[in-house]
Order: sequence, then structure tokens, then C-alpha cells
Amino acid sequence: MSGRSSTYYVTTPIYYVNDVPHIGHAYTTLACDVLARFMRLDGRDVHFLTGTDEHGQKVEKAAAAARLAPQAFTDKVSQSFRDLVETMNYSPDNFIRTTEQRHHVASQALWDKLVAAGDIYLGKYAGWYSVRDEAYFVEGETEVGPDNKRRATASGAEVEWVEEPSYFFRLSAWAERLLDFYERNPRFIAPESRRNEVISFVKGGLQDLSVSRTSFSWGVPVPGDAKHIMYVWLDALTNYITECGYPDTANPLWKYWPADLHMVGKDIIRFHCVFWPAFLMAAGVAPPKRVFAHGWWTNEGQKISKSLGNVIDPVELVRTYGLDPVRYFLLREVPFGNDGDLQRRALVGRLNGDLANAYGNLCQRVLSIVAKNLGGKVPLKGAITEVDAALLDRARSLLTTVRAELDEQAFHRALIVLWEVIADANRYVDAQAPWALAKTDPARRDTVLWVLAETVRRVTLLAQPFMPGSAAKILDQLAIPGEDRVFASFDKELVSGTALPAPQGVFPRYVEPAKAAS
RNA sequence: GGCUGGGUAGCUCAGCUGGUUAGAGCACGGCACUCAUAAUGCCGGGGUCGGCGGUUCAAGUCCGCCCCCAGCUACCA
Repeated sequence: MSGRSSTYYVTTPIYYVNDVPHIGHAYTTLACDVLARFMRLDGRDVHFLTGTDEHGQKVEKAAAAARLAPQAFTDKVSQSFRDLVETMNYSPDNFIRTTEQRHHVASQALWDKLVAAGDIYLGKYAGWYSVRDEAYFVEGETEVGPDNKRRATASGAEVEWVEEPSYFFRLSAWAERLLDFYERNPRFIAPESRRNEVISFVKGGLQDLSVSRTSFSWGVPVPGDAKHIMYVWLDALTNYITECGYPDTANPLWKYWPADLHMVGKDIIRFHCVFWPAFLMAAGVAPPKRVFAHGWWTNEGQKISKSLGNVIDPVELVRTYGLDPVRYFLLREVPFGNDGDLQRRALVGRLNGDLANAYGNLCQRVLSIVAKNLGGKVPLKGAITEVDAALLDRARSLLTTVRAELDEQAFHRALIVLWEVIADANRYVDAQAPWALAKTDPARRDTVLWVLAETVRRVTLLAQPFMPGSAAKILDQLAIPGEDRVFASFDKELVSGTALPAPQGVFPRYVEPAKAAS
């Protein structure tokens, strides 16, 4: 644990409430949840934050369309994200909303700091504006037609040159300092390919950033100039320090800042890796330690889009396949950071192959012998042979390995090493054949079963962050008390003679409903 | 166009600073076992490592050129 601070602060992005939760939201928060759970079990003082981003023009319009006040609208829509926390069994310490009063206070305090530092000035925002698209376009996104009128290339809508007053953040002055920051903090952006992208973007030069709007009003007012509201991203990013009490650094939660990890989708990496550290450094606040940009899911090989109608609903997935299988699949199937394809066939393959056959069946075959032939008590541990020690050593080494993998957010590799030991254990059962030893050497059989149960204990302890419910059931069957489910008890071996409850399957096989019916 | 990453068995991928017959999982075929969720274990088939040329005693691993794929190339969030 050398070099680790005892606190661990992990955040999801705050989700924009103009949308219902989809697989992308579920995935991001899941990754954070596994880290938060792991770190808690590992004895760290964890703070895990998620929440909703409730400001902006889209929300204002959506609320108007629904004939609701913006606040009433966001109250309603943000609920679906709080519901997802229950559905997916996430364990956040708080759910923040940007409409909270304390968040306005924090955002305005940050703004004041930026003004005081001389990094914000009043200027004019100018660009090619399309009334039809309600959006600005840069010159390159427009073209002049044969009729000599300029249009947005994407939509074909006519654009006009519009200027409006806007406050600007002096981002152009931060390029060198950002590059220097990336250089000195090589872990700040992951994975590596994203880091390259960000660095090359910053090297290309930065323009000042428009950080206020006057065209709508649903947002945090700019201090001292009520005609303006803060740019939604400046407001949104601030949530991470709002939570810690900013600007009150005497707040007990301030100990969590700087965050250990901002987990984000690859689409919002720039806001987190360029704008956010620049804002913070300008305001004299330490930037976060790390931003991890994960990939996106496709659906059976197809890009997901509302217009295609192939949006993946996490609630439906959980209802169909069960919560823990879905949690397992999402983190096991794809090298974390890469894009992934959600194929039902692959999910069922993981569920039946990895969970039911390999892991679940291992637990079942071991525990049922114990229940039927050893009176339902932890077997008597006798002399440990070389093969026993080999398996036990591999299981013992898992904590160090998994910890190292999760420090890199390599969820898939953490799961791979766990399943390697599960496979070793299945091989060991066959090689030792405890059912045969029953007749020839009962004492040896007991030792074999103890080794197996002990291996299952260690694997399951480490499976807890990924599949909390299922792991708990297995640990129940091993009669592990709650206080011994933390990693401090990782080396506290099973005590022979302890009474065990009747075993029952934890990961049932998934059978296609059509086949099950026939 | 520029920059970055990648092209290795049917599929998904691992192969660090060049060195014995190129690996894993899944899928497929055969065998064994029967404790277990028709689960498990063992054996096997299958790859000119994108293409061409070069460096080297030796290249999937280095160099050059070419082909293909993906991402990035700023202010809706």
C-alpha cells in the first residue's frame, strides 16, 4: 500500500437529464461502482459520486415542451437515474444535482476565482448562426452555395453572422502549462491512445473559450452580470468539487480532493482533460489525478442510435439475464477502454460458460460433497501437499494481482486472473477426485475439499466488487461472517469444523425462453 | 489531407527491450470421468503473424514503401 493515500474519490460524469438512462450510463457507473467497492473492501476511505447535470438550453426547451417548470421537469427526469442506481446495485455515497443551491454557490465561487486570476474577460462571441438549427457553426462547417448564400454543410440551413456578448476563459494562455502538466503526470489520461489525442489537440493550439450564454436562462447566473448564465460545462464540471464543499476547504469532505479518478466516456474527454484542469489550475485548485475515457458499446455490431431504434435498455438486460451476469459481462467481455459489441449470444456464452459452468458449478460440486458426505461442516485440513500448495498459492496471489489491475482500471484482466484460478481449481478437483478418495483415504479427501473451499473463498472475496449479490450468497454458503469479507481478512483461512448452510446454485444456466417452453 | 492507434487460428484477443517447433479463451471433432448446474478434465484439427522490400547468424517482434480499418482534427451536451 506504499504511496497510496487512504482516501479514494471516484466520480461518474453527471448525466444530462435530457435523456433516459441507457447502456452507456450504466457502464460508466458500473466501472466506478466496482472500483469503489474494491477500494472499500481494501480498507480505503472511499467517496463515490454520481449525479445529474440539469442545466442548459435543451433542458429548458424540453421542460417547456412538457409544460413544466425546469426544476419540476428535472426533478422528474433525474429520478430515472436514481432508479438505475437501485437496478444496477450501485453504491454511490451521494447523488449530486447541479440544481442544488450549494452547487450554484460553488460554481459562482469558482467563477469569481477565475475572474480574480484575470482568466475571464468580457468579449463577443461571434460565429455563423443557423436559426433553424439553433446552433453556431465554425467557418469550416459552412459553405457558400451557387446562390452566394452561406449554409451549414450538415443541415443545409442558411447561416448568418451573429455576435453576442460573452465572457471568455483565457484558455489560449494555458496550452503550455497543460502540456507541462500532462508531461509530469503521465497517468493523468488513460488509456494511452486518448492521452495522445489530447496532447496533440493541445499542441495544435487553444482558443479562448466562451463560458457564458445570454440566449437562455436555465443555468447558474454569472456573478455580477445577471444577463449571463455560465457555460453548461463550466457549471457541470464544478460538481466534482461542489461535492467536497468548495469553496469551503475546511469542509470535512474536502479531504477527498483531488479526485483519484474521473471516469468518463470517450466523447467528453476534452472537457475533462483540457478545460477542467485549466479551470482548476487557474483557480488555484489541484487538478484531478486521473481521467479514464472508456469506449462505447455497439448493439449486435450496429452503432447505437435513437433513429435506428436499437438503444440498449439496461433495465431490460437485467430483467432478462440477471443483474450480476450483466455486470460481469460488461466488464469481462471487452478490454476496458476499447469499444465493445453487445451480442446476446456472447452474453449467454459468458453467463453459461464462465459463471454457471466454471464458477457456479465449481462451488456447487465442492459444497455438495461437503454437505452430503462431511456433515455440512468445513472439512478438516490435513497435511498440505505440493499440488495443494500450488493451488493455494495462486489463490493467495490474487489480491495483489487484482489490486494492480484495478489501479489501471483493467477490469477485464482482473476477471481473467480470477477465472484462471477457477479453471485451476476445476482441474484440481478432477485430478484429486475426492469422490474416489472417500473410499481410499478420507482424511486426504477432507484436505482436498478444504483446499477447494479455501480457494473458492479467496476468489469470491475478490469477486465481490463485480458481483456483490452473487458473491455474498457464496460467502454465506461458506459461513464467512460479514467482518471477514474485507480484504484485511484475505489471509484468514477457513476454520475446519465450522457449520455450513445447505448449498444452492448461485448462477443458473440461461436457457432461451423458446427452448425452455418446448 | 494531417496526427494517433491497429491489422496474428472461424470469432475475440495475448505475444515486453528481435532468439528454441507462434499462444489463450470461445467455437468445432474425439476420448475420459460421473462429485457437480447434460457441468468438468484430457487430446486434436486449423494461422505464408495485411502486402512488398531491407537490416541481421536470427523478425510477428527493427527500418522503408504500400493497402485496409478505427479514433482525433474544439464551444448541443
